[in-house]
Amino acid sequence: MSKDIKNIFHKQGLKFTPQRRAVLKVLQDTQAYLSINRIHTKVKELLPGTGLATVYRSLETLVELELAVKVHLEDGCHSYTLAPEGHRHPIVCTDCSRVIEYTECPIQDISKKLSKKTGVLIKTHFLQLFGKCEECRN
Amino acid sequence: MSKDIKNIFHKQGLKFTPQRRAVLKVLQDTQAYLSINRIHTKVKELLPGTGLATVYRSLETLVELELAVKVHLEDGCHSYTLAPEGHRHPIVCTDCSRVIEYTECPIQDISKKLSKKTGVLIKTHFLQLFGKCEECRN
DNA sequence: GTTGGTGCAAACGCTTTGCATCCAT
DNA sequence: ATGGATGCAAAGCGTTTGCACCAAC
Repeated sequence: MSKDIKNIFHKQGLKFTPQRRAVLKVLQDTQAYLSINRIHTKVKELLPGTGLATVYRSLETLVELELAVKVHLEDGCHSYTLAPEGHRHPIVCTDCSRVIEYTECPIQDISKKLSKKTGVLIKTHFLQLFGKCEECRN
Repeated sequence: MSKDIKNIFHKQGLKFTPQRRAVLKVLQDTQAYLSINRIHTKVKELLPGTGLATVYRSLETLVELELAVKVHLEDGCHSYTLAPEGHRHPIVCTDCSRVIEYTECPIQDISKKLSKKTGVLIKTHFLQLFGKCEECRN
């Protein structure tokens, strides 16, 4: 499993460094979108001394390798999370930032209809849902 | 019509200045999402000497008055467009940045079902569609 | 006349880059 | 051993802010 990921790096001529490993582990251990600074803080717990620039560069690499995705949250901050498998949409809890991935895509069903109606050939879409998760609802 | 908009400003104790008028006119005259810089360029054509900071401040005001909306395009740039009437979703042409507003919301139909399935009480959502419009398709 | 708005420049915060050093391969 | 990766500090860029002046009301 970790071997597989190692290979993904090596196939691209990239090194599987402790820093990149730490960034990936932080994303894997969290069910939420994390800002760069929160990622940096958590990475430093695993690997003290890691620089902020390295976190930026590691995240960029992870996105290129399609191991992570970058998104814009409502407030405009850039955040990252593990790349979902297949086509999914995130449901973000507005209180705790937890993310629940939603796999049934309602857009695919309607995109042909939409193309006919609007004249635009729909190619991609960006859908995020926001709400309160069970724990935060009380 | 321009009177109505003037009143929206005055009700909030805000002035309807030439600069704000110009920013609004630029948005009204364009069927696309515009970056701050493009807005600034176009505003200066109407009103030379207008500062960039004023464009920022005007756009912020227009968003507060719900006359404009701010969005993130795919590349992460902040862009603005006239506020749509009611609940709509934009379909952005990836070639020419033209925007077609789509009024039927497919999310509302499924949000109750979604809440039951995921345990998250869906409150808002963000949906943007991307594709090629008729003119850019050839 | 009063009060909010503008223009300019400086400040700010997030992100990227240059470079010497380091280390995974 | 060697080329990619890191850490640091400086630079870059979009955005915000402070302040004196100006203009809408």
